[in-house]
Amino acid sequence: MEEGTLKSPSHCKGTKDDAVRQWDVREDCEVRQILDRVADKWSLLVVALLDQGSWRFTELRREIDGISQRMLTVTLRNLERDGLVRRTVHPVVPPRVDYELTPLGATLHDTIQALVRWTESHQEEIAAARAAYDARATGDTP
Amino acid sequence: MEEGTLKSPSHCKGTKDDAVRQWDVREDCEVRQILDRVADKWSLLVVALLDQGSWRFTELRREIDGISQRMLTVTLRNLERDGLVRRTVHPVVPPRVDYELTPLGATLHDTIQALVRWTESHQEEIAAARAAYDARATGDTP
DNA sequence: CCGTATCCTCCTGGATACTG
DNA sequence: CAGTATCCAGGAGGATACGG
Repeated sequence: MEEGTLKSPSHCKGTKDDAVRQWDVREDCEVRQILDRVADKWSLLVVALLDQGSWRFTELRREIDGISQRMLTVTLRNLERDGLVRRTVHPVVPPRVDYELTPLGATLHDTIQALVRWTESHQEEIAAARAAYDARATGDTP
Repeated sequence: MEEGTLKSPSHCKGTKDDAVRQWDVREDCEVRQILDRVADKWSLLVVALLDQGSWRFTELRREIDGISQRMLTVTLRNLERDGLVRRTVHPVVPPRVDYELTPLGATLHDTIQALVRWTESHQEEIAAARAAYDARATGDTP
């Protein structure tokens, strides 16, 4: 509603000398807004799943362990609003609603898959790092 | 249920019960845990910045618009614990602490940059989709 | 079956003040 | 400067019940 007042150039003045940053990190910038949406815990999972064809609401709910009905609805609405997911209501009874990625959403999927794959392939290193950190913390700071 | 009624993607098997997923989405699985950490709003920003060399605490704080001292501390601690960020304390007065990516953290950076670049290059499409959705919602549901 | 609405809890995360 | 500690408001998010 109240946007339009501030428009930020993609290159910004940096406090660290001149232009060290390659992108805008201001709180009100577009990228930050979208990043917050896309980097959302549930959004990530939903998009990752939706690549595998069309899903019904209840299927998604069953599949995503731990998500509540409310959060799935909210997440899907947000993704739909951002043009990443298409919602199709079939006028049958009982009602049937299908969700699938839009072409725009499909382009995001590659990036998310990269994130998931990174996580999978580095989970042991991270687990080891955590264990080492915890051991250091408990044994070192009496 | 019945395998025939569900449209299945070419590379997927018929039932969605558990064979369709290519990765584990259980709440207690490693990938979910790490994903939640990595997909965190502040972590993403910190990692993206840290690629550009070594940063001091206050520099990061100034740079990341809107982050509080507490959240920066917490975020850096988590990243350090996961082995993504190295924290170096210089025994001088006034104290000086530098943060930089570990080799492991550097491998994550590519993925995060991909996410940031995706966001940048699609922000107009998303803004348009949002505007369309909002217009539809306000004009359609009295 | 697919939601919306309501309530209520809990945890995130900001503000502030204090140490080394 | 670089934290830690404490307090507290607000929103995320779960549980439940009901409507289409």
